[in-house]
Amino acid sequence: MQAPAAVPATQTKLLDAAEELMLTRGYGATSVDAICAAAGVTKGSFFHYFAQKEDLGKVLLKRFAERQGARFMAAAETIEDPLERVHAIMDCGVASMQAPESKGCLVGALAQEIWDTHPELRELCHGTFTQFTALLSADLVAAKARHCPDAAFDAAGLGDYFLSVAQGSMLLFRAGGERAAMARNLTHFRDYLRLLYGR
Amino acid sequence: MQAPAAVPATQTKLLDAAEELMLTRGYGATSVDAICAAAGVTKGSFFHYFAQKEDLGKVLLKRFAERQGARFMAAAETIEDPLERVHAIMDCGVASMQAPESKGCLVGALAQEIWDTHPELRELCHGTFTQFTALLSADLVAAKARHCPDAAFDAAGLGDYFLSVAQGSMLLFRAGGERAAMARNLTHFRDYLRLLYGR
DNA sequence: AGCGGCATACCAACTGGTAGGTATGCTGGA
DNA sequence: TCCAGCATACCTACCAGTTGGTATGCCGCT
Repeated sequence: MQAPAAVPATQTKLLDAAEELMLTRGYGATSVDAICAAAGVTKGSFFHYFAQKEDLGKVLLKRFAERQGARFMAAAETIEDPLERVHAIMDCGVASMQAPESKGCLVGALAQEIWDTHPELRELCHGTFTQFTALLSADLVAAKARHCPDAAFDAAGLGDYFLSVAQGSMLLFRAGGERAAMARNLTHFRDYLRLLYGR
Repeated sequence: MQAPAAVPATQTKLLDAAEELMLTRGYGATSVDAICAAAGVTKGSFFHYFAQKEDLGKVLLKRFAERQGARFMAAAETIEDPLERVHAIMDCGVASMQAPESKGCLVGALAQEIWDTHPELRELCHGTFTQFTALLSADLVAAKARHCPDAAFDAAGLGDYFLSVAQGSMLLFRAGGERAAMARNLTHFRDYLRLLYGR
């Protein structure tokens, strides 16, 4: 008994190679030839699985979003309190981005570069962001209703706010190479939550 | 009497065209031909002023950083209180990025794309970021000493934190097209400062 | 069991076009 | 006369994408 519609090994190799390359060099600077060379596969194979380079981008972004989403869900599902769930998701995100073998977030890395030239990829990035912030915001709003219903702050906007901090931190990391900044920024964000929610 | 070493008009046209194009399409996707066409100039002129495309990038990044830096200084110089100065600089930055004709921050837009492929450009981006956060952090530390010397929070890290929020907000804006998110995020940041500094 | 037919998976070589960059020519002012 | 400022024409490398092909596995038919 196999999983239905198993992904062929060659396709996986292409996706893995492309993910690695695009996270460091970006979309445009990652040529199809380079992807094939890194995957140990010829160009014919590439275009057997993907009609255009952009299709590879779409599949890659979807795969990345699904994997990351699954990680978040796994981190949150056992926790009942919404505020604690947010912290767990943040922990999970920070951990997966801070591991030395991790190269950061593909969605953020590509979004800036392709937003004007590849509208369909942009839409995928946007959708991933929206899904993630919606997940966070729902919990943040629920947490407000539970812990401090009378406080006056924009709980729904905190999801976007967190994502901005995270993506901005990774951008600065790429420019400067200092990994610790992300953790410091996250500490500030956590302090803010603590102040808003009264712990 | 002219300003000494006046920048030739053709070079300025090239820089302006390149800035506009690179802010929307990125560095790699902006070809020298496209820059020349937008500037109404031929390729010969381009390589008369810039030995390589990367040189154009360097000059462009420096020009952008100097202009933006001058704006910040102008916004802050009349204000004495360090915390108010920080708010003035934030106002200035947000205003210059949010104007409808503005296309965002060139440094942030390029940093992600070229950090691995063009180390010299990366270094310029990094330097600009460092200068900016140092400017902010100095005031934030001074403000802490003045307004709440006994509070226990990482004032020096707030400069980086703000820059992350700003750059992250612009990244999300590019992915989603929603300009209002930046203002909402900045409001959250200001609320955080208010809570930390007790106004 | 064995065979024809056909889709899948993959490959090497090539094409048209465009990229960054160069060599050289023209032209007007000091 | 000479040189900065700019233009024309061109070179080479590399890009995404195509072509035409082979090897392999599966499925139904006899």
